[in-house]
Amino acid sequence: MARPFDVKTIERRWQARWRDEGTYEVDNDDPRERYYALCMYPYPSGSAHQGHVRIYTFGDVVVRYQTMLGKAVLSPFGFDSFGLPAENAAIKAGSHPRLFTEERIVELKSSLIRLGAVYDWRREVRSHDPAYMRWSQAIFIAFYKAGLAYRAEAPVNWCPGCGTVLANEQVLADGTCERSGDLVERRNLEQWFFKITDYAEELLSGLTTLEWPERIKTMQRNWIGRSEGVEFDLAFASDPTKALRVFTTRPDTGFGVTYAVIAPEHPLLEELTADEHHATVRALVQRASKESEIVRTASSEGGAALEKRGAFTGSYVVNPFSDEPVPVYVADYVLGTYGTGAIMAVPGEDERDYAFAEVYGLPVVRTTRPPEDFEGGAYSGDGEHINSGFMDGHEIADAKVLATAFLVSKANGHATVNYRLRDWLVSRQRFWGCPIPMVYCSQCGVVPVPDDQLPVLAPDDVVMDRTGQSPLATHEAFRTTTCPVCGAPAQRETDTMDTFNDSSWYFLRYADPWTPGVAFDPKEVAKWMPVDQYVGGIEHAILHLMYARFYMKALVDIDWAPNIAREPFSRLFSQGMIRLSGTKMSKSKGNLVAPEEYYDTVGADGLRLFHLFAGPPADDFDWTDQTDEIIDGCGRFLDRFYRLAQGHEVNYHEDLDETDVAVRQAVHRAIVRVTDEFEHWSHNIAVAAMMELLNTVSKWARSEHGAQPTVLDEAIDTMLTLLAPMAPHLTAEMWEHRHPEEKSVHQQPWPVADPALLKRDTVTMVIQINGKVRARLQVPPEISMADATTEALEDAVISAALAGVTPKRIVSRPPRLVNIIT
RNA sequence: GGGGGCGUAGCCCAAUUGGCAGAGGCAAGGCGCUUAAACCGCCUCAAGUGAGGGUUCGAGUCCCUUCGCCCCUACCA
Repeated sequence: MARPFDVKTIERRWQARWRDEGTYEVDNDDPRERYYALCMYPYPSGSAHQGHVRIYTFGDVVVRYQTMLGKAVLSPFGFDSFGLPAENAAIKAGSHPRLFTEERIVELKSSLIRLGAVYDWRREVRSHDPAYMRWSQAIFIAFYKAGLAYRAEAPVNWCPGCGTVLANEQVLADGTCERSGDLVERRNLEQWFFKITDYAEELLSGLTTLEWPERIKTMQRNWIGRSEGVEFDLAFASDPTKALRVFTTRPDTGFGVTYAVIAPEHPLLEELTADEHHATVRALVQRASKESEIVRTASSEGGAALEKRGAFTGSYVVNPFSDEPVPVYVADYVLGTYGTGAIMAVPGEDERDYAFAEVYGLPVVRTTRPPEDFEGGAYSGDGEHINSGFMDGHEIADAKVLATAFLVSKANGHATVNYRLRDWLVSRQRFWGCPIPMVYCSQCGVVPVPDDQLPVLAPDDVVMDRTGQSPLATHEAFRTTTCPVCGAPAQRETDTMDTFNDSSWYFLRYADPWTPGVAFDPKEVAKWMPVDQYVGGIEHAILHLMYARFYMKALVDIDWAPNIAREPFSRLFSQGMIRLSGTKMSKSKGNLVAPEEYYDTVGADGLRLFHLFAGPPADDFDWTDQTDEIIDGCGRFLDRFYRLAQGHEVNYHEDLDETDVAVRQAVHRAIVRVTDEFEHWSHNIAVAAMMELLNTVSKWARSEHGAQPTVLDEAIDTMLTLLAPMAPHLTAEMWEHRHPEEKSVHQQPWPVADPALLKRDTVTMVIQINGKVRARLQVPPEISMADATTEALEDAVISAALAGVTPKRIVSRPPRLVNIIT
């Protein structure tokens, strides 16, 4: 591609200048209005791919645009540098994950610099930096001391491929590991948890205050899964002093309870199991205990399989509504970790209960009258209650109130709320993560590592095999220590933290990585938080964004973070994915298109423009055979603009005339359009508006009549400022040529449109007869309804078409149209 | 099974939020420039909005039905 300028030289030159002059470094005492622009920090996987280019281009446009608006923009960067891929790669290569990771960081950083993305690199954060780990660990200890971290034995998802436990969030719907694809097993292990469930209600209610995509808020709401209901006792038929406690969201269906179900891991199961049923119950419990929750709750199995999934215990409990005894079953479709781990089963109104009842021949009692035409088993819709004693005739809402009161008085009941959200399992049995800073002493129990001994760092000579235990546990010198309290021999915790911990507070560290003795100074953090604009991928809709919200709230509550923002990210934008023939473009799929090849042809500016132009930023983009041609087109646009600015084939005239005014109007309308589209994340239209403007200006300037020089200068300078956030190198270069004595285009104020030039003298008004366009009139934009009607009727074409017919009705919508109905 | 999104020229996408279906780009074709080609410049081409129905003076936009594709989620009592 022959270009009118040397793209490589220009881009490298400006990148060096931004770095050397610290153009986008910003201090915490900057007097300007503050703006915190943040892109999710990447896992360093090597050179940037198009997905990186896309997100960091959007982010960079925000930074440069907000800067031109006169704000002090905090634009930090860092690397989420702990994680499995580095560890696996190191195992394979026989090297150390640190070496591997740091090489990848150098690669990624250099390709982002070549993209022209600008950051305050003084604030760079790397998860694996001991200076950062020290505080990740201090936060862990602070959470522990605040009662937010606890250790418990729990059934966990164990991935045999990764040799570690996984969070529920890392297990796919089919029960396989999201990373290795192996079938996840269930194991009971002692693990560390964070009490994110303490914040369930706030994590839910806080969503309403956030300017986030509705889709992501919905996903978080579903993940939290709030249900209102009643907890109450089902007394043992054999012994009324004992009871099975259950939770239901449908207490109103109580008269339809024909059996109860208890989870395989429920503590009362043993007691409820009659001797002759022990064998079948034990078999079921054993089978369930091996499967992950995800597999257990996978719904695809039919009736035949259900038979293996439940068993009668031989015991009965009493339905408090009917006072009838009902059988107690154990079944794996009831989870020990939700609600009370036991349910009242209502096959008439619950599909799962119905399916189970069918298999086991249990009775079905309807308590809600289904519609006449209802066919099928369970009916969960609203309707008049039947077979329900004191609730008969009431609909669900009323009946729930009555049933709740009944259970409160009769069955030790109380209204309660349950959440699907579970506490966050943070232990990982891997090497390349932040060690959990705890010591186990046989005398003193669990003891946090003292502050002056942080960070706890892993030694370098650890064998990272896959024996299924933590690599650190195999390192004797690391594992054995002395108790910080009593000095007796003790053992270190050898698990590391889930890497989502690192990404849950990095944005706070960015705001103040400098104050000694603290993770960050709340006073400094208060100057920037909350983040004004967060940009990142949809894949983090639940995990990272939920955990970071939890950390923020918890850090405020332990007085580490300022009590000004309990929500870390005010606005969130989630860009679409790049796909290649329908699948996500990713390194693991090996279908990357490297940006480097474009840096030498259309340049970073051309590639950036393409990503902005390619389609709505929120939508996925399909990379196809045609994509290179679109990218070339973006490069051509820059070339045309450059030539115009050089005066190539431009003609001139002296005196201002109406063609010049028309161009000025186009320029000022473009200011409004580009500004609006930036605000609404419609960069594709902003670029289109710039292309349109260039077409207009270019045609005018290259016509025989030519351009008025002052107007042409205004047009080109305005276009340079509007384009500056999108194509920062070339615009900076061109601006410097035109205004060598002035500050860089990136330090120019964002242009403001002159209202007088936005005003149109006339607009086209459409005259329709019965909805068909018959005439177009030029009218003043402020024309009244009456005048619009009059002008329409007086139009020659219209009056001829009407031919004396009196209109039935005239719809006048000035200045857009008049519709005459005959 | 539940939730969400998207179907507009050959392709990617706009459409003042209910008011003339076309802003921009790609591709294709033509002309000019050129010894020729590339580049460059100018011009042209094309859909009635997946299908059907409804509301309305008026529907790409709102409602219902239906088809196709994509994403998320999945026994949470």
